Amino acid sequence: KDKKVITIGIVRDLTGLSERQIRYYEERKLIFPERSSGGSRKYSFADVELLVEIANKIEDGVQTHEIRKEMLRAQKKQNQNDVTRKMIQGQLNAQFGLRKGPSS
Amino acid sequence: KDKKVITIGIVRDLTGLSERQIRYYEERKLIFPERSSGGSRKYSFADVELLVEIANKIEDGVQTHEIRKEMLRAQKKQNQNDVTRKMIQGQLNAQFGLRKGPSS
DNA sequence: AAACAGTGTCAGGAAACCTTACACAATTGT
DNA sequence: ACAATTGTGTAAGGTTTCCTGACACTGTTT
Repeated sequence: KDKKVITIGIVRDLTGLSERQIRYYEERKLIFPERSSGGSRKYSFADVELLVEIANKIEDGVQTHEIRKEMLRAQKKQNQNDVTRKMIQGQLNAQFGLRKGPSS
Repeated sequence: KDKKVITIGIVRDLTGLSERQIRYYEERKLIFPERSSGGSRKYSFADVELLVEIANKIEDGVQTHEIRKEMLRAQKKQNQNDVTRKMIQGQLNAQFGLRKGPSS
């Protein structure tokens, strides 16, 4: 689902957006395709879904600038969650976890 | 998962097969990509997995001809299951199902 | 021995993709 | 009011990717 395997033409067909729009949203740092060795963009299904969300917001008059801020906020929250989870995991390991060496 | 959105170059990278091989297996009717309006092949993730299975069998010395027969057998069984399910569904509908018209 | 299977490789051509640039209406900022 | 920015279309010129068809070659099957 996160593997980047879809070319821009297919993304165009899947989303109904123009290639111009898709590239522009990348320029505005809303989406981050990978590149083939030759330079062609490659997107994931998650990217396609994100693009649809972006397109909806833009239709609602939200600017790419605002959308980017929203995304950063959302991602920050996500990172915070990750950190929290890892800290808790670390605590659990410290209390009850197995050592790395053989526990003979 | 069954949406045909992957081009042959990506499939090559994902499977490690050569494009020649991928096209040949299609010629032998083991795989059925869709085509873009311009004629480019488009594969699904399911296709990619199937290709890997095919490649494994061929490495084991099984011929495409045999692989095709296996696939037909497997698919026949699947179809039979589908038919059975539909028949049972039909029976249930006949016994207890709603009519098509308004059930006033 | 003849036919077939599986794969590599090459050639010529078409489709798909890339970047850059100009244009232009609509919106935003000063 | 005016300048700057946003979002999108479109065109040119160039590179990458994909297509089909053909020839070659090594094994395997008939």
